[in-house]
Amino acid sequence: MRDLLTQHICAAIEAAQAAGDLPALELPAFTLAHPRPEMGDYAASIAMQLARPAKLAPQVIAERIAGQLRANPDFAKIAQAEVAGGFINLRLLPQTLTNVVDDVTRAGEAWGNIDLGHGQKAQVEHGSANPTGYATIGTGRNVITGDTLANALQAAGYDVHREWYVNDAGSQVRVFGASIFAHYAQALGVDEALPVKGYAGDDVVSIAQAIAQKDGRKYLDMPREEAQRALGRMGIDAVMDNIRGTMARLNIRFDNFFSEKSLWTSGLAGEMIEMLSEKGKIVTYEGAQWFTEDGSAIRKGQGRKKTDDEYAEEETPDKDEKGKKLPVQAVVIRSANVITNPEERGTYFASDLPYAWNKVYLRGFNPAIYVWGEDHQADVERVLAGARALGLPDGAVRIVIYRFITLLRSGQEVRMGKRKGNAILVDDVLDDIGSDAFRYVMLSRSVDTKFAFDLDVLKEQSDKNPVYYVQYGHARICSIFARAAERRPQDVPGYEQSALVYEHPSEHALIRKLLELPEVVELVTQTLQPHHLTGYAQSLATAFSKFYDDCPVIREDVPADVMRARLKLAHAARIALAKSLHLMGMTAPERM
RNA sequence: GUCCCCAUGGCGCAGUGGAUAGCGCGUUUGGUUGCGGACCAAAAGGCCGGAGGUUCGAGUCCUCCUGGGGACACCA
Repeated sequence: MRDLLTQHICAAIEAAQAAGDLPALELPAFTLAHPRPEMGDYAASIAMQLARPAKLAPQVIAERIAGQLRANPDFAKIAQAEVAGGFINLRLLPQTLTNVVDDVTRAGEAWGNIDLGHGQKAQVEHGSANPTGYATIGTGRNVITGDTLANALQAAGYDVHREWYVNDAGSQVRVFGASIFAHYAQALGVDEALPVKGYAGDDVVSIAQAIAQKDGRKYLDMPREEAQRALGRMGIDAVMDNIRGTMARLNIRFDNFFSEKSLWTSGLAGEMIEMLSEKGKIVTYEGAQWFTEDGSAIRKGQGRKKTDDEYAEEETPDKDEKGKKLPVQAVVIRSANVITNPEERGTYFASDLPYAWNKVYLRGFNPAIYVWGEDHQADVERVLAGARALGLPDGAVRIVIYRFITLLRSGQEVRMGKRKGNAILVDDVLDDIGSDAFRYVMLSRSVDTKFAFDLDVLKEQSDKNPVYYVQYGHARICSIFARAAERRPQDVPGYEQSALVYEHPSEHALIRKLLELPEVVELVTQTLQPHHLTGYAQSLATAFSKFYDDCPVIREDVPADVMRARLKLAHAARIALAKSLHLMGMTAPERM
């Protein structure tokens, strides 16, 4: 509807130009806003934008555009145009609103879908936590954000692929294997120290114990390295199995689990480095191989751990004398004197390059969306630089950074850590408040907002979670239909065909909310901010509740034709509520 | 030192450069002879951290400042 009205306005401007009422000007891009209800349903501020270039008063321009709109029979059939100040306010006619209800009921679950993607392949890669422990609420925020974005993209007409990147390469995996080995040995009564920076969480311990129980002392008799490697692999499998189960509880499925290791075993990582090398973007420095965005020599002082004080003392290493940002440089292959094992010398960035290539070039995903925690914010620049260096199209790689969740312990915020074993697991939260409430909590804040997680408070407040308000609206509508069939079965048939024009303000308000669903899908797809959905669902539920209060549907004194019209509207509201909930990955219950 | 994010009613947060800044929770007061009260209505509560700037128009964009969080490894 919004797009249709925008087109009408564009046509009106062209008509005014053709008539000589407006000078021929390039039109700036503009969208219609939702003004306060008493002003109208949509508002265009285009006249004010045109005032200066057209050298005319906004009011005059607005009047001329509005005049053309009114003269267009296609427009006059659906809406009225009024000029207020420099604004052109559009108000849909009751008949237009009434027709929307038909559109919604005809579309069913497809209501809200738009064709922004034209079937283009898109990918959302999310989750992707190190497979060294069960899913924590940090992972929870990641997957709920990613899954909801994927749902929105799908509704926006993209062919969406959901992927989890398994970090099964690198030294962390070895530390994890050694940790499992230690816990395993301890479970069998053998004194074995946990490695430095080893994993001490309950999840890791229980995996090791399960192996001990099943396989006995088998791995104690093997060479230690081999045992640790084997246990590491088994540990990763066990963790991923558990995570898959957790994802299922969250109503999240993945199309693929992509192995980081495969980028190396397939040789793609090597090819990428070779390709960049030919372009002069890989250089050797102090025994390591570096990516350098513009082929410039590696700046000294990089690649060394620093304290905040050392950074403070440093002479602005990221900028040159003129304050211009220096090109990206990052290690791809570590030197032998840092990491002895050749298999572990590739950095994360060395995997990021072939992975981006694989996603965009080999598999054709555009956009390929990455959902990352803020600990990766510094990697954004280098991955984008890498994608450019590889010649991938602009905008194909899009990275969403979400802020961390902190834990509240006796009023103090604490950073979670898998290694520290102080993380709250998604499974535990689901046991307490369930998937729908958890998803709603996670989705209700913008990805740019960090929040402190207090499980006790959450449990206490879970019955006030807004998701129930939305679901309650849905359940009430289902109840109306059940009662209608019982009480006035003779009046139910034919509600789909009702042609009564809606008159009540609460009916109109509800229909306007139905019209917003496709707009919200577009907004989420463009901003990659899924929290807009929660706000919409809430306001939709409010509009329904008001309608419910103001407009009895099946009460005895309601005439049959009014009842049928309101049943149809209630049905349309149910469709939109269910669609909103489904986009957010939640259930739409018929009873609560 | 450099970069990123945040600062909006008591609390938690929305707010595609547009008109009188909203929502939830909390507080106060009302409402239904009941289609599910997990509801609805009304009230109180705001110098949108500060100072400049761009613009016809700034909570929103730019610069600087203050306060808070995070990042800046051959770590993962």
